[in-house]
Amino acid sequence: MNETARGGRRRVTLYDVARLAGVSQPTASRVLNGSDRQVSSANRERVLRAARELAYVPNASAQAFVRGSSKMIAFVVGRIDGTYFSSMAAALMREARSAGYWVSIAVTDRQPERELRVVRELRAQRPRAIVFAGSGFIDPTGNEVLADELSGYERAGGKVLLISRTDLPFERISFDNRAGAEGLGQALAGLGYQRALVLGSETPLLGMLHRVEGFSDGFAPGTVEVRQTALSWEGGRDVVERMPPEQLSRFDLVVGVTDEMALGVMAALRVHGRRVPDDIAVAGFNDIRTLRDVSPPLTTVHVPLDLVAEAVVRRAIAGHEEGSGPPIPTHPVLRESTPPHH
Amino acid sequence: MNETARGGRRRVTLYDVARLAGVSQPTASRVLNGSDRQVSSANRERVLRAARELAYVPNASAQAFVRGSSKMIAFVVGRIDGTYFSSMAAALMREARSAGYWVSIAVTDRQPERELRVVRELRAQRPRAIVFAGSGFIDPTGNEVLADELSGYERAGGKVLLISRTDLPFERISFDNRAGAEGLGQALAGLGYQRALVLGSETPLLGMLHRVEGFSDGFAPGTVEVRQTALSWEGGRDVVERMPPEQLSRFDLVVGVTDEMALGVMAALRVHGRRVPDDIAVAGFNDIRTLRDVSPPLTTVHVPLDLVAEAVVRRAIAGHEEGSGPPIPTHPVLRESTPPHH
DNA sequence: ACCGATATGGCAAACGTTTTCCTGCCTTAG
DNA sequence: CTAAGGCAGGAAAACGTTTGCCATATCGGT
Repeated sequence: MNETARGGRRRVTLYDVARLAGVSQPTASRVLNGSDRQVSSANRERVLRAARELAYVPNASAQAFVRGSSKMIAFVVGRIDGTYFSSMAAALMREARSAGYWVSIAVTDRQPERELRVVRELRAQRPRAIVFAGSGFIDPTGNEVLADELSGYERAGGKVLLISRTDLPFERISFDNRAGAEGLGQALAGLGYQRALVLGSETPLLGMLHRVEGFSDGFAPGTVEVRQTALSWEGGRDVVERMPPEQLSRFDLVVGVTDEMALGVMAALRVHGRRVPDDIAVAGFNDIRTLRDVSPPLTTVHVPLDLVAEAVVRRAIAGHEEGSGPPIPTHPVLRESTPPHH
Repeated sequence: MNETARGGRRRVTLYDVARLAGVSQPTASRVLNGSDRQVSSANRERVLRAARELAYVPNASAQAFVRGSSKMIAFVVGRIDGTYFSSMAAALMREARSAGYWVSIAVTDRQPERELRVVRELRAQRPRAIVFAGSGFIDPTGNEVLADELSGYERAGGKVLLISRTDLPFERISFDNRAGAEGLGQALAGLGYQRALVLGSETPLLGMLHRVEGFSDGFAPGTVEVRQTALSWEGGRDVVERMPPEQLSRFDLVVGVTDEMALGVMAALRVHGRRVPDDIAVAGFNDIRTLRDVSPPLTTVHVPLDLVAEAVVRRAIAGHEEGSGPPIPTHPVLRESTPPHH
């Protein structure tokens, strides 16, 4: 703060444009932003010419200020450097842009207090919507404060959206985790696999639970063994590393509830001298883009991020009530990490 | 536009806080933001209490409006879903946050006209700085218009920064590409490699050129063969796929000027039935995080993104002139894709 | 006591845009 | 020819905050 100094000549304002065009400020405003009021083509032309001549740049701060809401959609995320969330962010930005909005990304590092602070700061910006993505926390006390803050935001006219997060009482956009996982289970059973090890999430997240259940149902009820572990590359690796070899040999297939876990599994198997898929097959969930750099290509369940982004933007812009709508469909993608078996 | 409607009660403003605290608006303002003016501790206390009681959220739009500049740093990037840029963005956001700023990411899809539009829209937001990352374009006409737009922005008090981009006449933050590549070349020569194929960038980017030159110098002047190709996974793959097997056999090492190219090379080699590193070694440049999922782990040159981010934020905030400063050092990281040879 | 300096508080203006309402004009139907 | 209605333009208020400036109170030194 202090001296705002930071030199520079006076900026070109709407008033300058209007004066040069020989019209009033409101008229210039109506031409240069998408107002619903009409302006005669003669005046319109003059305003546009004047704006071009003066290289007028509208002051978005002033616009947001007077309109009481910005063209911004806030995207709150645990991390941005993972492929999954950055792909989601990319899709969201694309979609938002085509609707005249823009996306601001906020990173919480998965720390509850950071999450709260981030929301407080975001509220100050009056975004059109605040969108949360990714697994939430378990500590209920922190969530209550957060929920209060978000309720305040909604009362002030904002919209809160949750993507695959279920620990807050707001409108959700969900994937059909169960159906996708079930399809994967059926497909792999059809390929001849019989003894599957499924790696679930040790933090109790509904979506991950559905993936485990769906897979079990599709594969063959009762024939899968489930281990809970961390929802990360390391989580997948650890399960394999800590498992006695003879126990591991009982399985012909390991399924991670996320691709990252499956990649960790593959890395650990490699260390243990097991070949994928000859000795044991591996599958994941999400279909993140990085997969193309792993060998063999990983079987997984595709989540159509474009559809997710589209739903987010539509609901963010829509009038208040829309309900939580149908889940986004997902579908299995079979690749070389799970060839036909037996 | 149109009706702003979107229900909601009247918002709590600074005026409400001041009234409840029994002080004037300026006093409340001086307490609640970091002004340099002093406020008596009694009044300070009352204002803070009132703000808490009313759950006051400052209106960032209004602040940005009246201050004439926001706390935002704009980060303009070709794509965000690649690991390299998303890691850079993550580091930048971390650093900016600790300085009280926040980062807005804009994606251009590497299309010149999009780049121009993005800059126009960004100018409207009056960010403190606009930071470009990544390879620029070659078409000089598009660049002239862009440079004009950016000059206008700087004249209005903003700051333009370029990260590893050299096609615009603004302050740069550069890596010491040459030294890092030279170190890699020396190290690999020391491991016993003798015939290297280097994949450079077919688009003429200074940084990439330095990497090629640096590697050549370090490895052994005159003994490397260079191919130009696209700066992407596909670019790396294509070179290997299109090369006759007997020609490929002449090399004991392939070096990509980015990690993504190296990964493409590895994928193609695998398809051709060549084992890495037994038949041929591979190395890259950048040390992106995805590398841990590839096998064997890739030798590369580490670029300290934290230092980059720190430099960006420092210069973004700093008063006007700072000059382009010394390049950020990089250093080779030897991994299993390049074991000792012979 | 007096003067200057320093600390603190408040008034009022300013920032650039949108929006409400009013006015005058033009069209059209009767 | 007139009344009603629509259309385009403009004056002025409003948005919430910061800041320049002035007023007052306090303090320290002579």
